[in-house]
Amino acid sequence: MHPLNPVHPSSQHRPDGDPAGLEGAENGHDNRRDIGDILQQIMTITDQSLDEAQAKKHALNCHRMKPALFSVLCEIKEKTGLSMRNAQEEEPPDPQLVRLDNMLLAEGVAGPEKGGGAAAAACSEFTTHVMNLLREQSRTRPVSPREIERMVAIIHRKFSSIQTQLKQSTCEAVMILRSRFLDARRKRRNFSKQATEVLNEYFYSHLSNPYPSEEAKEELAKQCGITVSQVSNWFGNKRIRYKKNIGKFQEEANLYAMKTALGATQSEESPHTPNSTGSGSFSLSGSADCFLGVPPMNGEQPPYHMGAQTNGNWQEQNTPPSATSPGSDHSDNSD
DNA sequence: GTCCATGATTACGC
DNA sequence: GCGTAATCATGGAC
Repeated sequence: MHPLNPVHPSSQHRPDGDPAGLEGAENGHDNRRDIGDILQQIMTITDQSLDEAQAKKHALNCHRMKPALFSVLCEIKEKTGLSMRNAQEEEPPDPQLVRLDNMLLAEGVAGPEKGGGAAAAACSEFTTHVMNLLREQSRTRPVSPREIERMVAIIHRKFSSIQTQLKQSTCEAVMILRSRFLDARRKRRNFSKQATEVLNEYFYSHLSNPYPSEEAKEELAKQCGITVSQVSNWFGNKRIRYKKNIGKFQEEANLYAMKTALGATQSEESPHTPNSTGSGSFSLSGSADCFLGVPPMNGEQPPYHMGAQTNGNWQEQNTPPSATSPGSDHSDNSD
């Protein structure tokens, strides 16, 4: 079968190669029949092979009725489906998008210099590509300039939607990270029993001057498996809490006095025997106050008050003691 | 769920 | 920068 001579019976009467048989048609009846033929050919074009379809397309493009039919189809398109989308155009800025923008801007993860320009460029590039495609297609199918405009609007809306989704995801990720950061900052884990013992041992054996030097802090941190800052925090808390409620800590002080005394006795008998605290050799207490114990609130003598020193002025003064505090010959600096 | 102990943070003074 | 004092926030015992 000739590619331009489809199954339509009317074409069988025109073996001259005129695809729709419109050449020479002079009356309205013939015109209507010609248009009918053209439409019939368009309808059946998908049934043809690729070669047949290409040939028919070319023939239709060259048809003298094509411009008229083309403009009519454009008009019909304008008036029907696409016109329904008019209401969706010119949308106001989405308030949620504005909020997301503001948040990302505040977090320093958005802004024109951080990808906003690239996104706009990508959108523009894609739009240009689609417009070129449509212009290309407009030679073979009715594509009006207005339709191109609408397509551009659709692309912009889609890009905007994707941008919103990405911004939302980024905001969520930022919130999660922020929350994790704050959690980590606030997370509190009790020190190990052994670490607390080491710290307490130092504290009570230096009760007249419980201000470890930097070296002592580093040594304590190493022994306890914590940071120097944590050692400083611990001593800060301990001093203030001890001072606030000496009576409450008396028992604890006596306990550590006993331990220290026991450790000292054992080391005298066997210098290589670890002390009873289980904290291993604790060289830092070598110059300790040995042992102060705690002045009982009722005036009684503590059971293990081994030193002649007082409990140190640090408990009475609000200012940190200097290296010349009472019993400074036992100060931490000697460590 | 409540209470207490405790590590961390913050504001302030020196 | 260090220490104090107050406070926050959490862990753990009950």
